[in-house]
Amino acid sequence: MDTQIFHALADPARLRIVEAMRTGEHAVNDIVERMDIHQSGVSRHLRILAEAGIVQMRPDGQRRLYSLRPEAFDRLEAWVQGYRRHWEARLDRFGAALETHKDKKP
Amino acid sequence: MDTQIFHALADPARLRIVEAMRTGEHAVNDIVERMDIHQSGVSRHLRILAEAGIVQMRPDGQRRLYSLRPEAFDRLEAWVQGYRRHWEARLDRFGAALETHKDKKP
DNA sequence: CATGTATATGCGTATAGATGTATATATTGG
DNA sequence: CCAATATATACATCTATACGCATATACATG
Repeated sequence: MDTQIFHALADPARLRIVEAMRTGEHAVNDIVERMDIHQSGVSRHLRILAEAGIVQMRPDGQRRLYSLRPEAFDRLEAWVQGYRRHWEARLDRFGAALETHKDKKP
Repeated sequence: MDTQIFHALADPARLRIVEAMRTGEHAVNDIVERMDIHQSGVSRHLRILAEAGIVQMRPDGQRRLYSLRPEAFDRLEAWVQGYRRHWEARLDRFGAALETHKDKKP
């Protein structure tokens, strides 16, 4: 796993952009209006998100429509699930190992 | 969703530490031996990972045993799945909307 | 072609973050 | 209590990066 996707999502402004794009395609100016940073900053953030594979761009006249790339989220989900599967396997083999992951019961 | 967990995983050294801890608890020096950074750096990285809720610490004599916290991965997985569910809902409603997420077929 | 609109980028600056060194704080054993 | 071991932290430094401003580029329209 590369850190690039985490780095891209680690900036508050970029995460806000990603959350805003849940609803579909957005032009750059649409995003600028929802944020409190300059248009140049939004463009730079979008470039970083694109380089990380999180967004894609489609030209539409003089505008550029950005949208999320599900593949990026698939990769992230697969990575996270690798850890879950690991723990589940351990729990299957050692019931008592629950103590490893839960707070002690009073 | 807060950026803290992404920020914690965005550093290559910290991600290596997390990956190394897949196999269970590790003392600080165990991790230092596997990395090419100084012990002070490892301690700092572990603090950041702990503050992000990714690792927990358990004293064992003069050593501190660190391990991963599955809850952090659960939260991350839930966040990612929020996006997947969103797209799946859209795909259910609009079959043609496949174009939104896949490269155009030749 | 000229003008307006939308987006990207070079530049300077300010701030955050990663690192090593040295030192402080536990904890153990004698 | 003293020495050794394990870990954390203060400090200085170096690098990365986020930001706004100004400007460049691309497209549309008259």
